[in-house]
Amino acid sequence: METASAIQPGGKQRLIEAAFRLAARNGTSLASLGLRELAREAGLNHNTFYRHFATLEDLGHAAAAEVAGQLMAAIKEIRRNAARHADASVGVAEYFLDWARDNADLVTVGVRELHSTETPIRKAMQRVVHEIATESVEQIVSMRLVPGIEPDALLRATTSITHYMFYRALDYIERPRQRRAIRDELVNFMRAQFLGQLALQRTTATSA
Amino acid sequence: METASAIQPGGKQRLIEAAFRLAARNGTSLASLGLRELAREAGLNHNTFYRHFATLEDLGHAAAAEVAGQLMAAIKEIRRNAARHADASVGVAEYFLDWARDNADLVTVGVRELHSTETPIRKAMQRVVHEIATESVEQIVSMRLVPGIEPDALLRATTSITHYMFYRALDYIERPRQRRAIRDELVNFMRAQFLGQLALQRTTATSA
DNA sequence: ACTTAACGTATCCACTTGGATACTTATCGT
DNA sequence: ACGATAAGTATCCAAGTGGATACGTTAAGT
Repeated sequence: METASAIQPGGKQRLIEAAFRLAARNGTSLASLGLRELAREAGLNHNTFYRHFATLEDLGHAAAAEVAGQLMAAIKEIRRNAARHADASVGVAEYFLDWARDNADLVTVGVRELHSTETPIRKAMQRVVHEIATESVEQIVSMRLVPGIEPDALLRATTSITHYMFYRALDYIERPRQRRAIRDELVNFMRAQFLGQLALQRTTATSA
Repeated sequence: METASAIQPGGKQRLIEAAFRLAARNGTSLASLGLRELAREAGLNHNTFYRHFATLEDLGHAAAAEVAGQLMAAIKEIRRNAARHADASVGVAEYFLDWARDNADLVTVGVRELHSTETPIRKAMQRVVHEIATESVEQIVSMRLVPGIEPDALLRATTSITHYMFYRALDYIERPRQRRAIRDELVNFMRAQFLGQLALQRTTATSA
């Protein structure tokens, strides 16, 4: 089984990957993919689908697990790399956007489903966003990257930033010529969020 | 013809509205709607579609015009109302979110398509976001709502805010119980953006 | 070598689809 | 009243769909 995966992914993985490719390319959700369309894209007979999944929603759950798994692993890696960067915001922005570019289908589908109906991928993405935001709070606090900011203000900032990162990742994937500008704008946004929440905190403190 | 519209919308309008309903409900894009599905939802024979549109993309263009027209009209109204508000940010947030709630299908589809492939609605939404952002700059400058901020920093803020407003509108539509919290969070985001860009501007000024 | 399980393919079928074409209805203009 | 036009319905057809069922292939275990 491990040997087979090294040579050619199994039917199940091929179907999952085909689903991402189709959904990304067509701007549709996984739930509206056709069985035969999917099988054609995976290079399989359409009945093979039922060897691995009972329903399209089943496939959605597998895809959601894929999204969450890959994203969380990437974020860990990005955090490690960015911690060695002179400016953490710039480091995170660069590594994240480059990773998104290299995993375009998965990111594209994940971000699109973030605004969809209650699909498995949407739920997975919501959890991912929340987890990234809260772990970012812990990292920023432990490294004293934004001195003086309170945890709830910080969480508001990291949540907005996480969401915005995914949104900008779509543009980064689509517009090769504007990548530098998109990255710079993302860094600007991140800084504005921290400074803005800090300023709001001070305003609230002086009026209380 | 005018009499007919007053009593029951014509076939064309019924098809457009049906398209929004289906896309919003199913989390799909207009481009992937089925002809008969659409006709059923509109209460018409499926061939009636061809009386009004040559292709589904044609319908997409009509829908895009609808989105842009209604959104821009609503924004004008919201600006008038909010200008009479003690705090403009709170006023804009309230009026906008309530309008979104009352036009849920159109907003839902519009925001979803903002992250889609190059569909007519996506293009229309991108123009709407840009227009709202630039007009907000003009209004804020003329009313001196954020004294001292430079126009390019202000545009960055209004662009982020406009996008975030649409994103939060989806949650506002979906989660009646959390509406108060969502509105407050949106207001917080708006203020943080202005203050953050102002702070960044000062930082850049002192380091130059 | 034989058996079993997992995976993949082929065939069939009832149903649905998009689009062509013919027909019907309602409205408007002369 | 009549004719033209716009809008809507009905019928037909070829192609495609999802799912049931049978068959084929491969790998692993005894």
